[in-house]
Amino acid sequence: MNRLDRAFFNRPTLKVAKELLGKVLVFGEHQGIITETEAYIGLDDPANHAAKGKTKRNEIMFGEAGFAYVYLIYGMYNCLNFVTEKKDFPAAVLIRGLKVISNPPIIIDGPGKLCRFLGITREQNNTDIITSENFYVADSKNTVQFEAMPRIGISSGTDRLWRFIAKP
DNA sequence: ACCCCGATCGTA
DNA sequence: ACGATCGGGGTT
Repeated sequence: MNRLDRAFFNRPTLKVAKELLGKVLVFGEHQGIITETEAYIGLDDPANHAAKGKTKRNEIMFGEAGFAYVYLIYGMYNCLNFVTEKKDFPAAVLIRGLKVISNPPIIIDGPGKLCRFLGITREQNNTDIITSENFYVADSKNTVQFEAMPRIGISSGTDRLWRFIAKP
């Protein structure tokens, strides 16, 4: 399988978030088709972790595209993002849903469940998924129909339809 | 040093 | 509808 390169992620985040649908996420022995994403874009997006500037937690979002941003949420769950756009522009795509095609073949809905199933923790934060041996996104010819909806679990920025769900 | 709360999930 | 659970980040 041919993996997505840095140029894929170094583009407008909404494009990346939509086009990641149908692509294959590979982490170790696990493989799954991405079915749901959300975009978090720049300083003007109040729901973005990086909206108020660079901190120790979000600094990876200010870096080059194609790196994993993994953070702890609610004290017990991890969430996986891929950094997008040019250096110093803080943006990322949250991976929320997966149709697992390795064993066991199950549907995963929710970013916390996704990381728990795959075994992704903050140890994977700052991984370069363009060069990593066993952590990357593979291209796919899948053509995907999707719908755009408000993002989940946030209290501001709900006016933006930046949640993308692949139709079955 | 302290306090509030979150890009969630499972159970009630 | 709500509690679990804890680090980040702002405030004192």
